[in-house]
Amino acid sequence: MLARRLRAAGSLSTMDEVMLSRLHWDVVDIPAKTDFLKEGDRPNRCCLLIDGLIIRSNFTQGGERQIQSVHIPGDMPDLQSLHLKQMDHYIGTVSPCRVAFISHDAILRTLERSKDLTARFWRETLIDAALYRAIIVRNARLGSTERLAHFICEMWCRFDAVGLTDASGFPFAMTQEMVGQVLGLSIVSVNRSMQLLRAEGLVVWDRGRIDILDWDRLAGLGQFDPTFLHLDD
Amino acid sequence: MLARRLRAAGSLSTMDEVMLSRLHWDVVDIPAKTDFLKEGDRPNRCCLLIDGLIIRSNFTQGGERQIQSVHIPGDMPDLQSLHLKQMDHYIGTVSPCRVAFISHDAILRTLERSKDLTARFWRETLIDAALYRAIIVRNARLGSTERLAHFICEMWCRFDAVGLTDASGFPFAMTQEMVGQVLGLSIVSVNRSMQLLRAEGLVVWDRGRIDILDWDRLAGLGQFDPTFLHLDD
DNA sequence: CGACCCTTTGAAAGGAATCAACTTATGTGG
DNA sequence: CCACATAAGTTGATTCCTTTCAAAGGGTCG
Repeated sequence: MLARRLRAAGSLSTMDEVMLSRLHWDVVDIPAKTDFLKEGDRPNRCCLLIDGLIIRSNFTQGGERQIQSVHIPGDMPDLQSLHLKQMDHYIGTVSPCRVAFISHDAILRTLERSKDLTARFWRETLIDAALYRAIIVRNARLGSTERLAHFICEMWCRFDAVGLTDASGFPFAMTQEMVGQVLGLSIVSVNRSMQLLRAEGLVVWDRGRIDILDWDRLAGLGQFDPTFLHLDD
Repeated sequence: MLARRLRAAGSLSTMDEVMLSRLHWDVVDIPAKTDFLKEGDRPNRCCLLIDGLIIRSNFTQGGERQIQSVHIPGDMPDLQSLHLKQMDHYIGTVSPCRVAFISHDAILRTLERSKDLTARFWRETLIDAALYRAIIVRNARLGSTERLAHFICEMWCRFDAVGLTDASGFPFAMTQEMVGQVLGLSIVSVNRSMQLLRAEGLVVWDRGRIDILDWDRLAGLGQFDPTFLHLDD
């Protein structure tokens, strides 16, 4: 899973493949809606999401949650903890998740022996940052329906990049309330925007699954340009 | 300048200091309001800001600018280009800037010889990402005046961390319109929020200089917690 | 002095939030 | 298998904050 993801930036050397395959992973199942990393924590390991959805979020003093990123299988949502010791946010599951943990020490020992692997792990964190930048623009400058369209396009592309889409759709376990916490919108706005997209024949979102009916118009509406995903440079 | 910044995460070894001091920098002056890196560019060098203010921004299809980050002396605003080949945003000056360029090759050759320096450069990009995350929460969940207060607190802390503050304030060359492009607000809202902060006796912003009169109340209003800056882990 | 840029002000319009139901799924136990 | 409880989605009415529009001050610099 990890090797497949890292190969998105070009093939790995045989030695790097071997080193990755020898890493000791601790596979754990985590129930839905569980924050397993909290603000202030100082973890000594990272996780690789194998199955499920994970969100990164923070709270205002009033207790409102803002989701900063949504992670899909193949992502390492807390890779930044390798060099930023203290967590400044929460990491939690949306749906029941299978997660593989690996110690910081093991990663660091492996990276010491391959500058190419170091570059690829570093690059993964840089792509995370590119997604944040796109989110800042989307949430500040697009209207509610455009934001939702953009978000759905992003999710499609990322699911597609790891082979988790079928002909027209992908599984998507978030609620409308959570999507509101991603986009900085109320649940009512998300609902109405979704109805617009549905009425226009662009998207169907039903029972944990999104199907895209008209990619071109959806991407046009959301001003979606996949460059920021850096799926291939 | 760079060494000072990197030392924020602990002292450097003598060998690392020597390697840094031997890097060849190309020092250039860039006039105000100039985007010297554009979306789609594939730069082969990075820059270190020595003096002035630099912004990272993107545009909607309607031509509205959203500023994603503000960079102050000591920052390397385009360090991500080391491993993300294609620019997905613009980098430009606010005020006249002095910038030192260094080739990717030179950085990579240096980092190959020091895993500690690699970690510190990597960490710089991770802190950038932490700032983006804080911006996502701030711009989505805080009201206009709170956003402005939070932004001013962030700027103060970062200027202070590189020794560019005096007793109560720091130089700040942005216009209200630009701050609006940072916070996702209209210039009118920025102006009115600023008047509120001024009337409350929290901040004075006049002629390219910000002075903070009441840090505690300002930070309280902006729900500002400097943890996300990772100034010391 | 005048042009230009930036700040400030007032009034009106608009989009999203909020509030408060109601409806539809999902799930549990009797 | 149905009764009930709970979670998620839907709807309408109202309120509020921010934007937009338009114009007037204020500084700075050639």
